[in-house]
Amino acid sequence: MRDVPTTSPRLRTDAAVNRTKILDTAWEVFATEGLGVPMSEIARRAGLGVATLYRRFPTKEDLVAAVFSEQMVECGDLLDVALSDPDPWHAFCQVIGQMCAMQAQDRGFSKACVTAFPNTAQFRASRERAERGFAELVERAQAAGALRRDFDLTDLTVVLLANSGVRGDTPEATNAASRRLVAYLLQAFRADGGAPLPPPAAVSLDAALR
Amino acid sequence: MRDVPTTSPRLRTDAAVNRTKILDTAWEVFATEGLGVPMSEIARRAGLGVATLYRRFPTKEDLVAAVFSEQMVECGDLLDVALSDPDPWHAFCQVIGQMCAMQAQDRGFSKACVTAFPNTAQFRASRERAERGFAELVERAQAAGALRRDFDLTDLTVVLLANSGVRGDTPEATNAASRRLVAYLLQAFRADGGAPLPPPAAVSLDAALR
DNA sequence: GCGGAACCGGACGGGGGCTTCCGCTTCGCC
DNA sequence: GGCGAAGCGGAAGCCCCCGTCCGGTTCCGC
Repeated sequence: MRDVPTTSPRLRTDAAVNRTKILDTAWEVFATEGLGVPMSEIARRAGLGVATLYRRFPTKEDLVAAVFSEQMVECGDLLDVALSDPDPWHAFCQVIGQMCAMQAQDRGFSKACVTAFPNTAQFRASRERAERGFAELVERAQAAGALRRDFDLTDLTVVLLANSGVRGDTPEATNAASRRLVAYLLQAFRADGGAPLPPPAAVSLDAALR
Repeated sequence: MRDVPTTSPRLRTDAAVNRTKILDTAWEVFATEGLGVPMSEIARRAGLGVATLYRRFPTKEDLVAAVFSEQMVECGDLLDVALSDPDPWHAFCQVIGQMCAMQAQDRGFSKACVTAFPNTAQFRASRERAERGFAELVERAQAAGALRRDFDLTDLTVVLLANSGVRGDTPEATNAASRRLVAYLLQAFRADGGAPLPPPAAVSLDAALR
C-alpha cells in the first residue's frame, strides 16, 4: 500500500527499503515529539542523509502527509468496524473513544488534523468516506433513541479539536485526561445520563506544549 | 499596577509611555494572531525600535508573561464575583463559561496557559488564589447537590486544555465552537441532565493552526 | 562482469526569528 | 540652561531549519 503511491516507475530495492525506514522513523518521531522535529533529525535517526528524505518527499509537508495518510486509513477502518456493530450507541461511543485515543497517543496526528493537509487526493477520499460513515452512525444512534437529537455532525470536529488540546506531562497523563474528557462528552451526548467516570487525570497547566 | 512590577527605580516618563504602548500592542497582537508573531512586528506596530522592547522585557517570554499576567488577574476577579453569587451552580457555570470565553477570544491566552509561565511570582500568586477560589466553588456546588460528586478539581485543567484546542476559521466560529463545547461539558457536570444547546459551530478540520 | 542510471550523504545557500551592540537623542534634576 | 544618565533606533550577530548541489557509491539489466 505504501510502496505504490500513485504510478511510481518502481523503486530500486535499496531505495524502497530506505523509504520504509523514513516512513517508520518519521511516524515514531512525529508521534513522540510532534511535527516540530527537523528533517535532519529524522534523517539522522533513520541512519540516512537529508538528501534521501528530500528525494523521496520533496517537502516536509509531503512527508507529514504520507505518514498521516496511514492514520487516516486507520480511522476509516475503525469506522467500518463500528458500522457493522448491531448496537448503534455502542458503535458511536467506540468511534469517538478510539479516535480520541489515537489522537492522544500521537502528538503529530492531532496537529496534522488541524494543520494544512488538503493536498493529497487519497487523504480527501479517506476523509469523505469517514464523514459519510459517521453521519450514518449518528443517524442510527439517534433513531435508536440513544443519541440526543440536537447532536450535530460538526460536533465531531469540536470533539476532536478539544481532544487535541488535551495534553499532560507524560503520555499516560495525556491518555488519562483524554479518556476523562471523552467520558464527560459521551455522557453529555447521551439522551439520558448517569454513568461512572474514569479516574481524574493528573495533568497540570505547566505541561509543555512541545 | 503595571507600572510597578516589583521594585522598579521609577521609569522615565517617555519610557513609561512606551512601556504601555508595548504592552497594549502586544496584548492586541497576541490576542489576534497568537504568540507566533515576531518581536520585530510588535515593535513596528508600536512605532518603536526592537531594542526598546528588549530593554523593557529582556526576553520574549518575559513580554508574554507580562501581557498574560493581566489576564490572570482578570480570571481572579471573575472568581471573586462568582464566590459572591448565592447560587453555587450558577456561579460554577459562570466561571467555566467565562474562562473559556476569554480563552476563545484570545489566541495568545490559550497558548500562554499551556506553555511555560511558571516564572513570575505574581503569576503564581494569582493562580493559586484562583485555584483556592475554584475549590471553594466546587465544594459549594456539590454540597448543593447540583454538581456531580465525582467532579475533580483537575477537571478544570482538562476543560481549559480542551477548550484551548477548539479553534475555527473565524473568531465567531471559534466562539461558537467553544460555547458548544462548554454547554456539553456543563451538561455532563450536572448531577441530573437535560438542557437545550447553543447552535452547532461552523468549524472545519481545515481551520488554520496559525 | 560491466556500464549506466539511480541513489546516497554531507556540505552549502537562503531565510527568518531572537537578541545584542553602538552611536545619537531625549529627559529631568540642579 | 547644562550635564549626566537613561532611553532610543536600526543594523548586525547568531542559531536553527528548510531545501539544494555535487562527487562518490550501489544496484540491476545485459
